[in-house]
Amino acid sequence: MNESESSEKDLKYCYRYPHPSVTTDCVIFGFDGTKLKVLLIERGVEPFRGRWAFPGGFMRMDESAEEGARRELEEETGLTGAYIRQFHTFTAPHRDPRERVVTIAFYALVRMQDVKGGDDAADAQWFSLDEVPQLAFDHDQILRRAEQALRQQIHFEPIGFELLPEAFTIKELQNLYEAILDVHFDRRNFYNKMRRLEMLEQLEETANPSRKKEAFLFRFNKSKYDELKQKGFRLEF
Amino acid sequence: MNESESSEKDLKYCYRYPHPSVTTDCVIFGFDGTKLKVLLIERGVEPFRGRWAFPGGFMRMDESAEEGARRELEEETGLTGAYIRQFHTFTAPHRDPRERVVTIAFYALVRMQDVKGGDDAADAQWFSLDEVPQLAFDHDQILRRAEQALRQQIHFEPIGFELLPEAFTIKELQNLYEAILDVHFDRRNFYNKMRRLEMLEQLEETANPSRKKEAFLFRFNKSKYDELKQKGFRLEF
DNA sequence: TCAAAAGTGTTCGCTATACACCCATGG
DNA sequence: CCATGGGTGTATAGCGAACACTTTTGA
Repeated sequence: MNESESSEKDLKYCYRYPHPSVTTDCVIFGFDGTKLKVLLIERGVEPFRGRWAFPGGFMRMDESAEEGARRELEEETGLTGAYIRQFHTFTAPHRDPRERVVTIAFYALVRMQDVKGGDDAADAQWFSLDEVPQLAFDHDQILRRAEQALRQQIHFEPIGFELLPEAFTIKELQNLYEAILDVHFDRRNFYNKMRRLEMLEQLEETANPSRKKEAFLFRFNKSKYDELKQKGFRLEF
Repeated sequence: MNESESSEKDLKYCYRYPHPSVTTDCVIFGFDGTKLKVLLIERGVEPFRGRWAFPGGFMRMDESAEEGARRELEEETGLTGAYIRQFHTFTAPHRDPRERVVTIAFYALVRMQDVKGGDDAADAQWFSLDEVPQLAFDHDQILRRAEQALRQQIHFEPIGFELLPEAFTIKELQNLYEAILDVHFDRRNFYNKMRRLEMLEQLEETANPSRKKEAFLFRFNKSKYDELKQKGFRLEF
């Protein structure tokens, strides 16, 4: 992530007081229809060589942190315009052994199907949330914070739909909410609730996710959601 | 806030790449029994000389952002151990006209009564939220974000109690929640809800906030709240 | 024909909401 | 004695949680 600053020439940016490095890291969440996943990068250099970490890099002087995070996201996934959200800035003095680094952390919600490379990329790989290995730096902490922020935000925004494909079954939607909130819903109550909220549009087609009976496909109705929100309405689960 | 870096000597901290300055700002919320307030500082130097701004300053290399924010908070209010929470980091490239500055912003919840100086301090003053003047830098944005973060967080934590004195009337508690959430509750329903939640302890004394009938004083029962939270419980308003 | 998955409905209890009523105090 | 503010109760509607029934399909 960081350049070594040990070579004493070329140190042309000088200040009266010490300045930390500022980086952006991006926790990229995906959903495979059953489990919540994160995209990790295997580090090729020291420190923490061989360990997995979130994609990230230096914030440039002519871009905001969000622009930097979007740049990182595009480099890893090829995606532009994904849902992205700043959730915490990590500042512990020795979180990077080389120098003082402040990391502005974002989480992104993407459709796994849209990510180029994905599983077969050399150094990038999706991990289920319960199978994430020990990470580099303080990225374990970053992940825990990201999960927490996601859990909280889902009470105020229908962010779950960012993770699903255009068309999805109610079952998948329920799996997603259960994965994010780490709870279990009664299947029938979840159906009823969704129908009452009227945020879903039923499509003509049906899906055959496993076998047995075919399930209807739905689409998220954003205009209906916006309309509901206008009238003072909060998403509850 | 920032030192001018124009004098070319004493620039002894050098890097291969440009580094932004990192500061912490602290939005200090207080409550006077009726209205929500913020503590502002009048700037004595350019830029934005004479404008009001949030207290803040450089993050030191040996402290975390939170430690820096606590240091600023203590300098302005004399308080240690207050409730403090990081809510957003502001990174727009030209938000400070002098140089690139990244500001990690916190909000603090304090009891106005405990703040030394307070209104009579030369350059610090409490402002009601609806009477805040145009602020320096992008601090208007920072304030809006702080309010939003406070409104969201109150759904998950009983942070309102941090703003009240040890003993308070239900009326004051209701005023506070109404001020934060910008809604109106029915007085009687609010009473009933509070009684059902059993998070309040009624004290012997009564208060005489204005005139007419005396009101009971209450105290927040944290252990009862923790007990409720253990059993999976969320604060709803 | 049986088991698994999907779609629909029903019941019960709790809580949010909208109110009514009484008590205490000061002008 | 009445206006104001404080404390308590009550009826109703709506939602969440639990659960029953039916249909479709693959083995």
